Amino acid sequence: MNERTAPLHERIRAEVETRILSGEWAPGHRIPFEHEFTAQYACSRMTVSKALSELADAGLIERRRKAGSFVRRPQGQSAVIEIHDVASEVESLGRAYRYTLLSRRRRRATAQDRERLTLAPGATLIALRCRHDADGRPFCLEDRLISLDAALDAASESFAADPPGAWLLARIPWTSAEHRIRAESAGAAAAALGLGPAAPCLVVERRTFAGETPVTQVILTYPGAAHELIARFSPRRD
Amino acid sequence: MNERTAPLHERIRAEVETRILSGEWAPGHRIPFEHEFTAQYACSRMTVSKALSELADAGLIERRRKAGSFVRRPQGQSAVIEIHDVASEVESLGRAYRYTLLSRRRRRATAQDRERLTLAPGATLIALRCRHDADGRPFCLEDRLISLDAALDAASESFAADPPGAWLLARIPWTSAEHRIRAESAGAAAAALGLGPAAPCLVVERRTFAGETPVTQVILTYPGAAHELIARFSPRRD
DNA sequence: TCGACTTTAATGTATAGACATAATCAGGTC
DNA sequence: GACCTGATTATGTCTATACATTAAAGTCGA
Repeated sequence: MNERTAPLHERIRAEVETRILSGEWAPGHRIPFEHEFTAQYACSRMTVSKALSELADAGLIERRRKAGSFVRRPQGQSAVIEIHDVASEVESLGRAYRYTLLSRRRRRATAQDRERLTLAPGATLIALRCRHDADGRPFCLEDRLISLDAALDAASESFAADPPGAWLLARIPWTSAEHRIRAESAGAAAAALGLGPAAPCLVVERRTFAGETPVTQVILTYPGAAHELIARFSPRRD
Repeated sequence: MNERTAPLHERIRAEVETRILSGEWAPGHRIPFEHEFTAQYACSRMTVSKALSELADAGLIERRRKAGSFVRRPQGQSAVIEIHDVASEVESLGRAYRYTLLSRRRRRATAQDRERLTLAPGATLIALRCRHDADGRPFCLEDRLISLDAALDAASESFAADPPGAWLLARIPWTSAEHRIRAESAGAAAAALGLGPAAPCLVVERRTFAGETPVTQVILTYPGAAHELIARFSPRRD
């Protein structure tokens, strides 16, 4: 922004970046050597090195000893998609949030449950079904399994007033999760969402693990017209 | 890996990271000051500073002048979703890929185009419509705009044989993109995809930028039954 | 011509010191 | 209490220098 007060390494980085993004320095092009920049900007090599290292971290250039630094050709894409819990999602849209527990059952895992959560036979779990409303209209239907092996406290929690997502997130440490995102007809969820059975829905399925141990699996069904997942991303360095 | 040959700043970074990820230094915890690390590792402040700056860039810690450096709390969940180009997506499913160009037009940006790609009035662009088939059946419908300001070479490219996604990716450097993922009825895309007009579709809309300059916008429509986006992720702070 | 060796040039890591910047803290004043 | 003020101090930036590492380029001999 302010070219006068910005740190020098930042200015160098920005100017090189501009040349690359404008196409002036095309992929494969060898950009000037560090010592050429030190002459141009009348600064030390450390400062230039910092600027170029930042560009290398960002994946815009590749640095090769003895050979120089080269503009990288854009590589594969990968996106960072932010998935907040439903309550804050609704509130950040400036709409009134309401939570309703539709059913809560404790049971031994059925074969179908075990497939959904990769559980051992005989494990016990809590199965929840609840609805999230925005401004009094259905926003999302949640269908969740919680493994009692991983989250024992869930057995004594009614989940009548507060949604299970935030409760789990705050209590159970987890290390990895897997998402599947797809489009489906409302089908069986139609009634609960106030839709026709053919209405398109965005379905987000998430399995969460603590190490190797499955913790919870949730299927979130959003009316297609009402919801969009937004992801921002930049090229990834390898 | 090799603790004996790894650079010192790298070792410091790794050891601090381990303490944070193991929970030994919980979110909010103030990690030692730089001068304490310099004493512990018997190295200069620049080296410690480099290690901690890397952690700050990665979002694991937050550095505050005068106050010190603090472990950040995980902000929200964010998933890394890998979005390959359609051809390799189909091939990695072990299915035969085929590409068909349905239409190609060069025109001045209409009001609607400008909204899709945040273009200046009067800009020229290429509008493409094409279909990707897997095993002879429609897999995805692609509707793309390419700004000629950002990708001049696109004017002389027919895109008759090869899909524009990979072509652009290999040629035009980009710094950020924005995705919107939603469910829609097939509607106008029904005929091209061989579906009924009410069939649910997964729609991925992507806008790609080089700095502030819009490069391309693409709307990919997948038959809901045929496609799923998969994302794996770990807790991230940011 | 081909391989093995040496030179050389560019980046990578690190140091010790300097000054800038900004946020906190302790006083003092109204 | 609320509001300035200045001292303190950790981080931010930068310099000048040194040596390590590595891979391209040159050299030489079989």
